[in-house]
Amino acid sequence: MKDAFAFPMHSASRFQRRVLGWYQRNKRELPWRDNRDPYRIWISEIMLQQTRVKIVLPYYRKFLTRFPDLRSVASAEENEVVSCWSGLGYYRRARELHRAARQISTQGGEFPREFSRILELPGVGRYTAGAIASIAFDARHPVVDGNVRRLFSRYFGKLFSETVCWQLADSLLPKRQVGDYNQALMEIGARICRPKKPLCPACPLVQDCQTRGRPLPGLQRPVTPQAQTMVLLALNREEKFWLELRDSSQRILKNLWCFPMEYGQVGTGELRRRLLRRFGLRSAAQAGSFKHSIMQTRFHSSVVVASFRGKPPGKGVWVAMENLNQFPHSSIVEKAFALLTPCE
DNA sequence: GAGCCGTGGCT
DNA sequence: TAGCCAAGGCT
Repeated sequence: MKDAFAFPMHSASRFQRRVLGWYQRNKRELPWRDNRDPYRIWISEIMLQQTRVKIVLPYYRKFLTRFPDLRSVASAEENEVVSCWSGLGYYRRARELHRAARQISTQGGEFPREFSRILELPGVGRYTAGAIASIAFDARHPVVDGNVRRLFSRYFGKLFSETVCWQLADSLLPKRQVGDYNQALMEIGARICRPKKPLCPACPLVQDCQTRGRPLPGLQRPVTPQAQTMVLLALNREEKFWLELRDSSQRILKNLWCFPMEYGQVGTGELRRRLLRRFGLRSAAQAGSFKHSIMQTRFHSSVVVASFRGKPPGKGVWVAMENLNQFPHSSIVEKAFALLTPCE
């Protein structure tokens, strides 16, 4: 069975030539492709985990302006790093990035060059280590991400296990230009061999592709969306609003600042009553509502506002809109704040 | 190994 | 419009 993935040399090199040729003609200009600074490539790879290039770009620029090098991240507080990440999602990435920066700085401050040492960094798995090693240091390591897995599956007309994908990627790896080749494979996957309606006529690999646009059963992952209700309470005191730090026992948005919040599979009225009880309030005004999805849950969120005097129970701070960026928060908070500010 | 963690552009 | 799904890693 193993032999099924040992390619004749000529077809492997043809595959590589086509991939690299396409890349040469079509590669996008991206800020992390300006040079081979491992720090810049590392940041890009962490941000790009489960996140599209288009979304990452503004965050990447902002992050590099605020934290231009490894040392600036290591010397910053975790909160500053996570604040800069607010809105990007998967906030653990930011915390682990900060931990990794400190880890590197205690080990001399030089970004590790060895694959195995890169792999030891928090938040860096096999994919990310391979990406950094190959792109920044031209080390001969493959990458397998969602794009590569989909491209391989279609190209060979078969759904491969994770393990086989890595073997495949390894056996197809060129001797040189490994970083370009890895990026090329992913970019072809993202832009040509995309999940739906692949652009086969534009694909450099279509000639030997086993499916050529024909659907491959089982390629899509099953999802079971679920709807829930959410209510956010905006306590108001002198142009400021009360934000709580969600503790680490929370399921979602842990260690982030948020309006007092209740959610579940119950009605808005019940959630609102719970919130009012918590703060000893008799009533609150409806400020508006919005939709927000976290993972496979669609939240129908409404915001209620009430003025408050004195100190609310629990741990929190009064925050003015213009200081929100000092507190790591989800985009839920942004959406809620937008409802509280009269538009002009 | 499966479940879990955010978000919003795209179709 | 609304669902789909992304340059994964950790537990």
